[in-house]
Amino acid sequence: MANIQEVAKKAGVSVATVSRVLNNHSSVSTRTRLRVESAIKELNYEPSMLGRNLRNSESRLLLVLIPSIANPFYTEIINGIQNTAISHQYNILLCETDSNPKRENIFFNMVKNKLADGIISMDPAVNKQKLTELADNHSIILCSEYDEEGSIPYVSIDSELAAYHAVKHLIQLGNKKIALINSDEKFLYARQRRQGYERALKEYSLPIREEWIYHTTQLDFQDGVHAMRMLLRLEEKPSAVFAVSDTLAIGALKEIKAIGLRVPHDIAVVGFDNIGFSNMTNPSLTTISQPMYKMGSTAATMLIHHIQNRKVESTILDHELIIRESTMG
Amino acid sequence: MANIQEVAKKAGVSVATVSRVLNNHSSVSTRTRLRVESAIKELNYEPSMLGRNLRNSESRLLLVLIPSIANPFYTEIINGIQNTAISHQYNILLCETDSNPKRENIFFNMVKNKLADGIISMDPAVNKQKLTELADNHSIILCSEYDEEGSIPYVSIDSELAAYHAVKHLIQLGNKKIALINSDEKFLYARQRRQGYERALKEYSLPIREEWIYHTTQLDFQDGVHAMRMLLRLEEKPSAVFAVSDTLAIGALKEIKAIGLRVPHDIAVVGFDNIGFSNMTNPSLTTISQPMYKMGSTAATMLIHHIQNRKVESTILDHELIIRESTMG
DNA sequence: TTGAAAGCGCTAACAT
DNA sequence: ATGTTAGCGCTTTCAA
Repeated sequence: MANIQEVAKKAGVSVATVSRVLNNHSSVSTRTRLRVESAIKELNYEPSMLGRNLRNSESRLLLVLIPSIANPFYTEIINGIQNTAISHQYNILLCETDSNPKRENIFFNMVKNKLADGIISMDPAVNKQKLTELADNHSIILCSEYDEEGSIPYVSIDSELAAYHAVKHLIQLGNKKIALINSDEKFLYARQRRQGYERALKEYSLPIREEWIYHTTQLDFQDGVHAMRMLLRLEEKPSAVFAVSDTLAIGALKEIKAIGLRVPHDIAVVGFDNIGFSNMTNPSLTTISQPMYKMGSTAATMLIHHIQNRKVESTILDHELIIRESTMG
Repeated sequence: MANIQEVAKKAGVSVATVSRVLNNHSSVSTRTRLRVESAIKELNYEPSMLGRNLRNSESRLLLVLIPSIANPFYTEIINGIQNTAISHQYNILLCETDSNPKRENIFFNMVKNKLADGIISMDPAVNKQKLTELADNHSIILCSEYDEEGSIPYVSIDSELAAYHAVKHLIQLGNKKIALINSDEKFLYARQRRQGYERALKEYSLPIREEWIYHTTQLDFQDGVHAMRMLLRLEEKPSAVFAVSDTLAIGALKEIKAIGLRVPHDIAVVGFDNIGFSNMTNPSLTTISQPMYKMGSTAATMLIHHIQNRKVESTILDHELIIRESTMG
């Protein structure tokens, strides 16, 4: 790869002039500009981002941290981030952390080292302390999962209210024995969704029974299958299930079928996220729809504003209950 | 962020010595090393990748190009890439191209500019010419989709044979009217899978009917739904369907159910990829399993070898037919 | 064992 | 309108 020196030499100008042409400075004469441009073409020259970044302390690269690309929930969010970033001449790089602190650290370093200009974190298991430290001097936005007391700006939904709506829907259909398939309550969203679940039950004077609350370690289909299997082994079986993720709900659906029960006739199921697949299951899945695209584009806008030292405010977006066959057969 | 100068000053040594400590040179005395190390700790110093890369022409970053993260097919491949990369002290960055040449170009530039050390491309729509040019001076590996005549090393499966196996399975179950839901035949894998489909039909003297071959533009569930709808409107309906992607097959399943037919009783369905979902559908999906993890880890190993100027050879891995309820109810 | 200094590719302040 | 040059943070050669 040719460098700026060679271009300058070939065009018979200084490197400064080449740089000016590269950056569209108005002070270059047309004649010179043309000469430089043709030299660039001839040498097939492309400026080095490395040199440029080192000089400018800017990379126009944004990092997006996700725990795992296996969860389709992130797909549409990333779409929103990507389109917004591109419209502002930024590019995004997806970083799968597997919720592994070591791996996270590498991406944090990329920002510290000016290899990227900012981070949108969607990893609920992210090391909050390290992230907060980093946020002191760098641009960080949390998306979906956030920290209530923390100082880092976020965009999310009202998980408590959404869960309340989901469970209320089940109650209004006549269900009195409603189970919860939750994930680990070390995550804020899990705690909030449980609160919403409990609020709805209390409001209708239904008992909260610990045995009807199952915690999974992950969000894979298999975790849903297993959770449902456990719930169905109880002496007093629930007549409805609210799962905090569509992937879990789909696993639950599978297991209910597997032992010969019918959805929603025997057991009604509500999920959370409205992933694409939730409409492909049989029966199709009632679920809470998060405004994923909007969440992504909002997060990206916030991050870019933050990089530009503009003020950003945390945002809570609206959710929606999507009623399908798994509750209204 | 402190830089190497400040560390040198604080430790009372030269920047060269700090650099030596950073890079574990043996020529530093223990006394000095300790002094430098404590200065590093005190200042919370971390070396700048930018400066280092500029000097070393190495980033230890690998780019993975995928058309869209929405297709779960890539999930397990990426897992394989990631684990292998990490075990060699490389990190990967996922780049979603949306099969958009402009976006691709940005990632190509990252490699040209030494911001990344190599690329694994899984985008079937990638600009082959540009990629081949880039491969002249840089490390590129193709994964899954490849170029038969091209010079770029690849890892893939034998799509023609896999499709042949899938269709043969349907024939052996007694099906005589077998439809194909294919994607755009500008992609090599689509052409190969069609060839396998035709070979199986010919072998059993079954007619190849153009109206039973449907081409989709994308690989979303909805494309499968639509394809199936079209096939079911034919006067002479197929009794079995082979879809070249599980996402398409799952959409087809949905549509077959929607008009009240049963799988596999009325119509049998075979997919391709063995994505996680394929075991969660009702009925579960018979499909061709690609060794996705292995494919990913092989691609990563090949890329790293290429970066190290070792010889790499293209590889074809084995597939497997996974028989489930959608053909053996 | 350590230090001084050049240089990776670029931009911008200053000079002309 | 254009050129000269310092310097971004680091590694490595050469010298001591």
